[in-house]
Amino acid sequence: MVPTITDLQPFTECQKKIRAIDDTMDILSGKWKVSILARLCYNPMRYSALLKDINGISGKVLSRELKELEVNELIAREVSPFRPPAVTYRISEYGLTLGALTECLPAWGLQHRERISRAGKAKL
Amino acid sequence: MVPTITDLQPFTECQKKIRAIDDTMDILSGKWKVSILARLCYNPMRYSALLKDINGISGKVLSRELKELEVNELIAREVSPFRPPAVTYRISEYGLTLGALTECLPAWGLQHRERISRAGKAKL
DNA sequence: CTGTATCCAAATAGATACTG
DNA sequence: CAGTATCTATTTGGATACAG
Repeated sequence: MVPTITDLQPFTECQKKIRAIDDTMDILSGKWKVSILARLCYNPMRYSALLKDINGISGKVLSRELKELEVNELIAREVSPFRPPAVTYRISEYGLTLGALTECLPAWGLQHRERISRAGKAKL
Repeated sequence: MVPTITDLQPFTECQKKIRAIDDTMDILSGKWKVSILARLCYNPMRYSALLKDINGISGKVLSRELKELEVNELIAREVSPFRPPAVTYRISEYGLTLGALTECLPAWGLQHRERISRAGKAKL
């Protein structure tokens, strides 16, 4: 059911929800963050591997987004002390709490892609 | 458990997931889209109400994001034929299928805000 | 290998004025 | 009221070179 004007719910509840959504989106803001997280959910990756794997990202942007994810403790950065240096990024325990998101985002995307291809209406 | 290098899963599964995530993020890309959708989940709103309610958005950006959401059939636009014109935006049936997302985004944001305030580590 | 610094190009956003 | 057009300011991104 699509809500009507009369379905209006308490303002404060909506406001709290909006703020919480903004909090989440702030942390995930950046074109590639969710994509990086999803990859790291599968397995740890080196900087160079991410750079090669993520189509279209530049080194500058990759290192910035990785740093932001690390500051928020969603991923962990591990440096090997040998030469040449090897840096591995892996999802953190806390990053795994985003699991519900990294499940429902692709779930919706899949059904949307099917819907589009059935309808042939929009470009994807 | 944080995965280790040895937990590597089949490449194709990961790739499919990444693509599906990108599909979803493409449609939700734009600083305010999720916020707009969440509001409309509560009740339909007029253009001017959204403009006043969403802190920091400009008219140009609002109308563009609304148009993109409409093209993807996530919201519906309703024009009253009277003067002065009144345009109401409401969530569509299809937009409601994003419900899982508009639930888990704020859920994570809430617990994150609590975590931050406990730790006092990062700024929110 | 893993970044950072610099420079420049492109995309995005805000303000204002204006139209139907 | 609900936008659009235009201009300008700011942000963002890529490429290259270079450092540790």
